[in-house]
Amino acid sequence: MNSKQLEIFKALSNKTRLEILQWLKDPEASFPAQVHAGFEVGVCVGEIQRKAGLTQSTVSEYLSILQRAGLVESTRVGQWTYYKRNEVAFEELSKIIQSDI
Amino acid sequence: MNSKQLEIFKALSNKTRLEILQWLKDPEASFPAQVHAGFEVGVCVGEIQRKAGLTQSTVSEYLSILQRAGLVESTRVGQWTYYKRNEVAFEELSKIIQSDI
DNA sequence: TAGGGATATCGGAAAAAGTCGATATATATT
DNA sequence: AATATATATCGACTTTTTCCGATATCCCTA
Repeated sequence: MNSKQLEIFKALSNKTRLEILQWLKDPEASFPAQVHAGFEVGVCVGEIQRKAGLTQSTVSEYLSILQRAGLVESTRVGQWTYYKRNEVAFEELSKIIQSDI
Repeated sequence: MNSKQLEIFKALSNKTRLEILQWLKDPEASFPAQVHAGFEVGVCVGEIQRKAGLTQSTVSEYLSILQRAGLVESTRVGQWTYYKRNEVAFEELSKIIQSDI
């Protein structure tokens, strides 16, 4: 049994994490403009945290769950960590559901 | 809003439930021949339970979780309940991942 | 209509996930 | 070097999920 798939579905089994993924689909529409970097690199943890309305530690943890599942990737720029979607992972997941699951 | 999606991902967040879905993809290959009905109607709870190696109550519960998520459907025939995959749900899920998530 | 087999439901113990506040670490600025 | 800011990690507590045994329900046949 494929434990990677299981990890992906667990990562998707949370309302806030699903919301974060949707926000990251269109950062311009979902977040205020970023001063220190464009949205190409992603959105910084602080902005995601403000929008989610949960504590910093919880959102940081959620982002690393999404990252371990391969659904997002992060880039450190200075003191900020920017997270963005890994679209390839979603395409693969879509195919997995059509063939594997 | 996306609570149906959440329910689906929760249903998929369990090793045994994922296995059951895969067994149901090819019942002929996964289960012994059924005496009281062909595999078109699905596979009865008892066979799934034996293969899963968990208790009857747990497997019954798992099947109803999958059913509430819309991933399987059941047919009662006499004293048996047969479960089969709802392939439409998987096609829809695949599309949801391409567009919604 | 009684008994037996298949499935569903209930109640609970243990494990996992959710969530927080406190603290550690990394980086930037002065 | 000291301080400030952003993020990550830790420890604890609460909620949810997992999985079981016991029991109820449904349906068949004698």
